[in-house]
Amino acid sequence: MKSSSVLSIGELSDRTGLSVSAIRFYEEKGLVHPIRNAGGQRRFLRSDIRRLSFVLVAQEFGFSISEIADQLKQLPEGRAPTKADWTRISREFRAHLDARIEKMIRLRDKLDGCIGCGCLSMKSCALYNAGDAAARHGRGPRYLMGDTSDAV
Amino acid sequence: MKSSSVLSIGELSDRTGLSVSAIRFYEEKGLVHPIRNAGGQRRFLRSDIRRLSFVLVAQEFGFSISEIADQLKQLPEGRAPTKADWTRISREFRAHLDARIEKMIRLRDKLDGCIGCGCLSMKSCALYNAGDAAARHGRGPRYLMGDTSDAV
DNA sequence: ATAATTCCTCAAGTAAAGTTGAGGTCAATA
DNA sequence: TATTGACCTCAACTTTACTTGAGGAATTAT
Repeated sequence: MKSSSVLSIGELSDRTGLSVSAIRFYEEKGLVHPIRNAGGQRRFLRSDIRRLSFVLVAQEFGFSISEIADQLKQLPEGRAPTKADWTRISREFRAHLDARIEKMIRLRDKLDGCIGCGCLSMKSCALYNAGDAAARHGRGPRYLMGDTSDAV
Repeated sequence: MKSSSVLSIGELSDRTGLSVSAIRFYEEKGLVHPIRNAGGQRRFLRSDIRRLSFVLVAQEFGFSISEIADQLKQLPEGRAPTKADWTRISREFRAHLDARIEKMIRLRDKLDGCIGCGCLSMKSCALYNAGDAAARHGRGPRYLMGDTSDAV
């Protein structure tokens, strides 16, 4: 527990709130690159606290680990990211988030129409095509509207 | 391919766009309850088309299979759901969706503040607490703000 | 009647994001 | 110095939502 310029994995765990196993997993996925001391134990830079915090925030924004790894590859390794770095990345976050919000709002609008009609009939209900067809490539109803014989 | 009042699994697959294996999987999860013919093959009611379509829509709204199974348990088995059924369920959908949208909009607001400041410093950045702390119980930064020695 | 489909079950595989455990080593402390 | 606590690797397990494959039976089409 001596507080030197580098951190053990346990110290990093305490500082980030991540479990030790999660940090090892993130190393495996290329999110952090600790060095090893003489005894083979991981030693992290203090800047890795910020790096892992970035991971947590990015996950909150809906990015996968591999997407986050790609974003981190564009960030400096041992020093703080520049304002330009952050501007670029935050724009990506914003676009990602906007798209998700818009999709959900479209869905909500269709649902509102459908609460009113209460049909659920498959004949014309907007909900049965509500999703972004392109967003779920390969799955979902192909021609649900073909169900012409159903009462209600 | 004779068009009788019941459907084979392949016919149901054609009508819903779901794969045959997915329909079997959904049966296993309790979403549909086909009967068997003399030869042991599954026979579905025509109303199961609507039932499975409901599953697809509910997934679009972010419900898990087991949550959908719970909702379907409250629906009539061989006949069409009533308007009251649909009203109750669509309110649940709406609440679920509203919560997700609100969470993302809060996140977006914080991001906007953060694009302006460009700090990423951990000292005061709103993003590092942006998520619904209660929504990710058991994970996430516990006291990231303790990182007091970092430049930038 | 026979071939071609479709269907059956059951086991295993896939991806994501980690966790858990076994067996053993390193480091800080009394 | 001895011991406790932190760390190491590697393999296997967890969950969700399915898919894939093997080996075989039922149905449909010719």
